[in-house]
Amino acid sequence: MEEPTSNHDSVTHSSPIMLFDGKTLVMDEMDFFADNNNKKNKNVFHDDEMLHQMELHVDTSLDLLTKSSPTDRSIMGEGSSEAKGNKRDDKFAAMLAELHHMNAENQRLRDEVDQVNDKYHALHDQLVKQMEKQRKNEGKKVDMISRPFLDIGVATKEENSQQYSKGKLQESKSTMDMIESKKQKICTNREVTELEAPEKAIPRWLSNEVTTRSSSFNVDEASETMSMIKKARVSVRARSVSSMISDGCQWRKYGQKMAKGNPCPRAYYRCSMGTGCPVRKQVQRSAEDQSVLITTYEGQHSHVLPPAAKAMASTTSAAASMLLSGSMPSSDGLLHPNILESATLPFSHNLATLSASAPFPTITLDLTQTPTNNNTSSQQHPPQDYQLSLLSPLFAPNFFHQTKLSTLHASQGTETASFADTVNAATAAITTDPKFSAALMAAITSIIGSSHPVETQHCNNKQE
DNA sequence: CGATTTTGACCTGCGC
DNA sequence: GCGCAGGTCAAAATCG
Repeated sequence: MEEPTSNHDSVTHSSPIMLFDGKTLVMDEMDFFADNNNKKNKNVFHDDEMLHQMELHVDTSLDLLTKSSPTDRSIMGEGSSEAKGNKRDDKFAAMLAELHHMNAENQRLRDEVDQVNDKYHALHDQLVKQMEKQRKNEGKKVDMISRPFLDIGVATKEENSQQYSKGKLQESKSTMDMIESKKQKICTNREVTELEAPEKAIPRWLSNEVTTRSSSFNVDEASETMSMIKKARVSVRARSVSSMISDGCQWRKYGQKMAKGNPCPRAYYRCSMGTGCPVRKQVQRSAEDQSVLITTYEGQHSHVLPPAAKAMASTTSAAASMLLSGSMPSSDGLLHPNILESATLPFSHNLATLSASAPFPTITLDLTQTPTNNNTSSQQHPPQDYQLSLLSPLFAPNFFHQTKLSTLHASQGTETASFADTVNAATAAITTDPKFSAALMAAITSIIGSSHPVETQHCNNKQE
């Protein structure tokens, strides 16, 4: 998100001819310091204050569309009436004021985005740490089964209070409290649901052996989870004419394949920024719309990332972590009907989808649609993929497992549809968190901005 | 000349 | 077991 530098500069330098108190002023060095100009303007530009004063009186409007009118010629020529000059001055002063206001607003928004990003990263770090901590501490407890699938807030409420009282994450606390309250709601009804279908807790991609394990969580499972995090994928759909979106990382192509059902080849890249970095990505154009570039990231970087890459990396990493955080063997992975209370909440569709048919959990961030267009998502994705409109990736593995189970247990046939509804409802509960959405959107925006054809020259990607 | 891309061969998992 | 498709490897080609 590179900001344009000084608007004054860009405006001023792009206007070779300007009006100064109604007089023509050619903006080059000769005119700038010429004696007659000084006489006309009765100003001596010796310091910044004077320069600023001059700026306030220079009409930088190009007025490109009405240049040839006789009236304007007269203005550009011998000078205009005092009324017209004052009018222009007022107009320009108003525009300048608006410009300053917009700059201030822009700066404020940038600060807010930075703050949200910082909080998001801090929250994510805490989440990972707390997950590890709690799993080690409670590894032997059978009651780990009582952990709800919505395990974003792994820390207890007391822990949250302690952490957030430090003042760094006060805004996040409300979010966590919201999640916590949802957790408790789910917990109260969880037992019944689990009795109905205990095996639903285990997503397919956590391997079938997991289903035979006890609900307790041990170190082996933690390591397995970490390996799954590495395998979790985050896919980004974005419109781009370039062959790759710019994510700030350096990639080395190691393969290309023609995928079935898609005339466009799929390219395979490895991160070449760090030696032995396990991160890989696949780039392929959509078969339905070849202007859409689908980039799938896998793994976590093992090296320091440049600032330009942090947004993407943190987003994909967080998505992958969250993907797994809701699918631990110890978590029941169940979606209780209570969460349907949130089913009508907005902003639950289109921003992200999740392909449950993939061998590994894959969350898709769809940047090709507007957030309000709720119906196109399902149209764009093959229905057989069971792609759900999700921002949170937590639920799809469970959904897939459910769909699989539904084929195994015919008596549960009606559950699939209701489960899909439940998934969407749960998604709505998560996606209405404006802070996570803001952080996600900040990262996504940076990606979109950098993927613009004009800016691809700044891209570090060395593909093609 | 080192880094990167290309591309055919090979490996692996999955469904039949 | 066989075939298919996805993913990876590695030697050759290309690039800067």
